[in-house]
Amino acid sequence: MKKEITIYDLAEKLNISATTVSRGLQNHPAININTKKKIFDLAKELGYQSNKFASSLRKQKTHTIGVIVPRLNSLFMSSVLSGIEKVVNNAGYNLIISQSFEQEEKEKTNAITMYNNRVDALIVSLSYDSADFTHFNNFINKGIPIVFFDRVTDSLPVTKVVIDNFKAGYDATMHLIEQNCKSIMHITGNLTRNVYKDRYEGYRKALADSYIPFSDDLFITNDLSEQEIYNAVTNNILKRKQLPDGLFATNDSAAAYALTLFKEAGLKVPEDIAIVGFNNDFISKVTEPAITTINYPGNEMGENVARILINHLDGEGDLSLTSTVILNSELIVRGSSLKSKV
Amino acid sequence: MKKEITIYDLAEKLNISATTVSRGLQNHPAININTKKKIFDLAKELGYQSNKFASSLRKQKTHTIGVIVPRLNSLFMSSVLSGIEKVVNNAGYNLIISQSFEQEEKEKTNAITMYNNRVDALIVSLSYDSADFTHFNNFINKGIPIVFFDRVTDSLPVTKVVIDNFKAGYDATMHLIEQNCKSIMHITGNLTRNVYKDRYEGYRKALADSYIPFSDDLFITNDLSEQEIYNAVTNNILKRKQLPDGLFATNDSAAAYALTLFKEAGLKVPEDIAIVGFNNDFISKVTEPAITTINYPGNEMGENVARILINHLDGEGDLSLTSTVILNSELIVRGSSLKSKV
DNA sequence: TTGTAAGCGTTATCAC
DNA sequence: GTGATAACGCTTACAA
Repeated sequence: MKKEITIYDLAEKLNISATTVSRGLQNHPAININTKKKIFDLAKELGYQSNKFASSLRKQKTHTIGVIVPRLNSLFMSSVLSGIEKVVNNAGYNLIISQSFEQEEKEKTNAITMYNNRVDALIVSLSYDSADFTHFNNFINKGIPIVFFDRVTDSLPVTKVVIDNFKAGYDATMHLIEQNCKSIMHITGNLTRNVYKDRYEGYRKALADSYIPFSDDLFITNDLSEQEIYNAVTNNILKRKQLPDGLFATNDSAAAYALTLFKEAGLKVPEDIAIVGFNNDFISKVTEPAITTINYPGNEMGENVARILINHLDGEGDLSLTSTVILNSELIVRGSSLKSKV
Repeated sequence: MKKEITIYDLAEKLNISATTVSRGLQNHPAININTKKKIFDLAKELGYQSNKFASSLRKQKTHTIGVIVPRLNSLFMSSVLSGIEKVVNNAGYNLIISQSFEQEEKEKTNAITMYNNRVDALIVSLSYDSADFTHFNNFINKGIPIVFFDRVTDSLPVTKVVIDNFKAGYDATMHLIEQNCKSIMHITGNLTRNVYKDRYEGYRKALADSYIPFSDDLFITNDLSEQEIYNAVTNNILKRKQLPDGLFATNDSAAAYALTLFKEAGLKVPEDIAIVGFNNDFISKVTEPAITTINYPGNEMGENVARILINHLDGEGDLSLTSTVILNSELIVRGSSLKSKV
């Protein structure tokens, strides 16, 4: 293992001081242009690499951004991450990523790790069951910016990037109503999470506006795993005497899986039951029929989150002024819900 | 912004030296148990956080592992990452993740960034077009372990974790032949990548073993994007006088999309054309018919990669002894290929 | 069992 | 325009 090259090595060879080398490397305006050139040339020649630890230690800044998400293995989340990574990387920051596996406990330890790693900023999408948010207080007290996206909370004074889930839920439900559905189910996640709660409320409002009474029987909430969707469809919905004629599922995987199970049971989609999903994952395009869904641009959301943060860290833009950013989302109508040709 | 607590603060309050505090915090065996307790108690009380930069600077070790993958936004990759994150995190390491966006150039800059970040180890799945691997020499020369997974190369002396793509390709093709397919297409990616090359060779071997001549017309290679698959199916395959009666696609998304396009064109699957995909993504379960595929456990692969690395870093296990790890994969037969009920 | 002192590589401050 | 020096917070010989 060969020894690392430091600014002292460069300084010695050039017969100047380490200070000057440091300044030169950072393009300090007061340094003579020729000196700079000499420094850069030698640095390149010797393969000099700046030591980030020394620099971070000295500057008390890490150029690292922490990300805590519920899970890495969903298409939506990957797209968001992809967007974040792109922007953040271009701005010269690094990303430390961890998953809470949908558990508050893991989220807490992850937050501590991030704090110990002295991240310059934190990006969070909350776990399924997080109800207590004290693990973020460290950051807030120390002035480390946090941005929440998708799964957010109002109980913390931080920037949020979301879509209008209420409107999306309303639109999805209204669309089913317009397709003449009278008995519309809604399958969704934990109602303490804003995304699910808002969609649910949109669903209820659309029913109310259409004078369709809400029924507890038509509303299912679970953890949205493959297993739970299977249970809900096979052991619950399909066992009923009176089947629903519409389903609004809170994500496309659930919608696609339900669609598959319905068809296996001999039901026709959309004739017997019309389906609307959420997210516009690729999966919604390859079922038969293709699934009507809400376009939810994960990549764009990730890029927005990252951009807001970078602007703040680099001193442009004020995070506190833009405390909630709402991105566009819209209904995409496909075969799974189109009973009537309008 | 309140000042950080350091070991000196603890030392002062306890009237001992910083050295003792440092040792105590690390459970050094020579430190008196009561002293230790006092140290830990005070550390907790004051909310002391070890400064990783100072520690890294001093120890020349970062407890950080770098990951470079082609893209983050695929289900397979997310599963791998999820597996890596889980193991690595449990072992107290951090993850820095970056994507090459399938470009050698970006992969090179990512590698440099990782190197500058002084990662303790590197995990890589190669980009679509990487042909030159000199950007990994820094790591190799310095003895920083690298593990490749999925998209690997033989030209570097590093550990590799893969599945037997040749066998998988052979099995997939053989299955189609057994279903009486006579004209079997193969759609895959860049043949310089081991995964695609090996599957391709498995495909050819299965044909050869069955005395079916290979035909260039039945072989398509492209970048596997949605657009390219659309082109291949719509502007090429469907325009032929003589349609193929079998398709082996190198991933499930491509298979699912092709299946959808075939059906739109009025073809029947599997009667007119039988399809086999690859990966066993969730998407393969919700098409109609469901897609026969090769089970490729991303999560397991990620966990294996991470475990090998951690063992090595922690001094157990010798990386050089286990230079290629081959994980199991097997054919999962579903409706998309089942012409005959055997 | 504990302490002293040096050093990891950088950058901020002050001086010239 | 450039340099000397101290400091960031930790670990580790070496000493006691």
